[in-house]
Amino acid sequence: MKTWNDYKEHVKAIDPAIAKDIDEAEKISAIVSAMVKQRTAMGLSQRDLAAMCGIPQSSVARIESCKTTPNLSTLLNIFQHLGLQLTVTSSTPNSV
Amino acid sequence: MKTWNDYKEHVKAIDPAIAKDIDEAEKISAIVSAMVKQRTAMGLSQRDLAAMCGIPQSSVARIESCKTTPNLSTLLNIFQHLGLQLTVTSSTPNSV
DNA sequence: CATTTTGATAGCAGATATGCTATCATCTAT
DNA sequence: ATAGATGATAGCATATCTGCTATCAAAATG
Repeated sequence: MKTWNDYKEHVKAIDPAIAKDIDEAEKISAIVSAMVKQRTAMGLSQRDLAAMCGIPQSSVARIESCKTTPNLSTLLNIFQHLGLQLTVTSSTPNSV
Repeated sequence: MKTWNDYKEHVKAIDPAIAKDIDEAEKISAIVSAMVKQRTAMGLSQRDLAAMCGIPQSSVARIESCKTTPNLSTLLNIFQHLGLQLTVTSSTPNSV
């Protein structure tokens, strides 16, 4: 049986343009996943977190379910209240 | 003579709501600064980078000069071509 | 079973970012 | 001096996110 990864690699091999989209979607997904994980770990509902951030629950839900890709400002607001941090890392080692 | 930091701390002490805005602006500024630093380190002009990312130079300029706060998607696109990575870190140590 | 909580979703209006094109001042190099 | 490169900025149309409000199904709780 083929896994999702098999399918994914297949598609990426066929169309590099789509590969780029998939890569980006995966990065966003990873960030959002960390966000959801932290929220639940803190025992917060979407409504709880939303109230803390001063935004509606629908906004949190849309981001968590990947219906929209958040603005950096919105993401930082949420991260702030989750005790999460966004860090810039260099992929290329030793860039001095 | 008062430094900018003195002024900043002063304002933040007076109005916590503004303090939040300042904190966010500083985070965005830090991310953007890292981005500009990497671009120049790679010897790329805004036009070069923009072409690589498939976006207009004006978009790069607007983000670098903080005229707009980028969408996470736009930021990841640029980071991708700069060899930069966005990492989620926990501010609270040992969250297991 | 009844109630509450939770996450997803809808519609709408307003705000903001984006793409595209073009211009401008400044700097650099020939 | 002249031409080219660079970053900032403008206007416009479009796309997208966001806030607000409300509803719904499913799950949890009593």
